[in-house]
Amino acid sequence: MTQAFAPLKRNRLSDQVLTQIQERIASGELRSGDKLPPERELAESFGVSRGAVREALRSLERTGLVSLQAGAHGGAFIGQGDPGLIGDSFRNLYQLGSVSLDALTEARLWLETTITRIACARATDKDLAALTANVDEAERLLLAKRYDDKIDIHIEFHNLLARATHNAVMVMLMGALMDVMRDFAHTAGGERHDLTIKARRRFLAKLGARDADAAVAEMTEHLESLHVRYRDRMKARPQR
Amino acid sequence: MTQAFAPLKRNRLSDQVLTQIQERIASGELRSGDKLPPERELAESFGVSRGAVREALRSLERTGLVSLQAGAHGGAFIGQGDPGLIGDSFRNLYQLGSVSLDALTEARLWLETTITRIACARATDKDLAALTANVDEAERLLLAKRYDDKIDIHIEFHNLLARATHNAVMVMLMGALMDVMRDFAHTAGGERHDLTIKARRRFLAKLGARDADAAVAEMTEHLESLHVRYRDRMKARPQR
DNA sequence: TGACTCTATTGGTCGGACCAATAAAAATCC
DNA sequence: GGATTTTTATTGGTCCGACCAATAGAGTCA
Repeated sequence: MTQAFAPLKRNRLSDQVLTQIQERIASGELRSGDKLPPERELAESFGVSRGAVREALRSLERTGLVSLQAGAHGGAFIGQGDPGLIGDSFRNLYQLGSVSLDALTEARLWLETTITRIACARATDKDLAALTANVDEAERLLLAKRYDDKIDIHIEFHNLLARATHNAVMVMLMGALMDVMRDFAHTAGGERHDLTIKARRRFLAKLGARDADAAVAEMTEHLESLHVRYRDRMKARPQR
Repeated sequence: MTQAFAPLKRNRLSDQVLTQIQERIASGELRSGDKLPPERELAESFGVSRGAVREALRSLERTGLVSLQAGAHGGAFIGQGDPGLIGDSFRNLYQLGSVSLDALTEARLWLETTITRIACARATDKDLAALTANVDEAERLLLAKRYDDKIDIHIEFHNLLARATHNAVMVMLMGALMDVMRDFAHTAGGERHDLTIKARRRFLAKLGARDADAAVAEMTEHLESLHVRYRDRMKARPQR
């Protein structure tokens, strides 16, 4: 059968510049902290205009691969990547309609279940202390009626829990999903009751006792009620 | 205590253009398929040069938010995002040393465990058929001694399994991790034995029987041996 | 010595020109 | 009249050359 040929993107010069620099990073030739030649030199050695080089550099900057700084000893420095981009990608995919709220919250529930189990096994006293401090802070904000400020603290709870797995990738994955969740939470508005706080204290007790099944049960129950709430609220404010 | 202030990025005009367009997308004012005014018009209405607008548009293009096409009725069209960017982000973070191989494979193991459990409950006959076909194809390539071609088929197995969860976000998360794994696999080279294939047939049998615990056990065993193998190989070729 | 100024380097922006791709409109041919 | 070819207007892609803005180091002066 006739195969569907590759889309065959136009060969933009700026893309070729971008690709070549990317390859040097991938091959390890360019490493974090290294400095690229000035734009004018790059333009000359690539045999293209400065504008083309700039477009490439700006694209690289956007993906956290390089950071540009002006000035005498400035230039384009190889960066360390940007974990936040993962969350940005999801947010974009959601905003543009490529993923649904249901899929997001479902995946988040599964991920959080896993995280809870791992955290149960690995959380240190320091982790538990950080989680407790987070709930205390949330309670303080609730009493101060700063409901919207409370949202970010509540979100941070999940990131702290992910951190208790002591796995950087898991922290990033959870962080990405929570980035999107943050939008929902702010749209829905901050809760005015202390049910979440009470649930979290119960959860932390289970976690401290290393009772994974009980902790997961507590978490699941809370998240599922939250899912229903978000779904109702977002349905009331269609964004498309 | 004195808070660490925000890094305070310079206010580049091209960034402001980028931000404004992004905001219109986030607010829902610009939706997938819409067309932006031509660069020249944008430049005029923003009161900046065409170059500044171009840089912004190229950045947006890189993140899949818009796609640019030349020609009479061309222009900048709002896209649908690019799921591949999540994988790219991880690859960059790994290449730049912000995440370790251990963290990646560990997270991957956890994710895959979850996926196996969900797939056990949700996989349709069609999903199972696709997985079986994938293993058949791998076996065919093995017999043909096309070991390197086999790698991509083996990678695809995991993506197919993720697809069996019928959750788009899970597919993306798994796809992102497998993007990075693909690099490892190609560096390590294709296996010349059929242990993986046999293990997969056993796995599929468990999956078809909806025996989640057995399927997870099979998967875990396989992945852990793989992890050891990658770690040894990558240690032999330090990339930094 | 110390604070200030100058200067060279490098990213950021501009404007205007031309090329390349593309689709609609116009002209041409059968 | 209809199909085909040519023209043309629109729009992204590139280039050039100039100037501005930030910055670190050298040089200067009290």
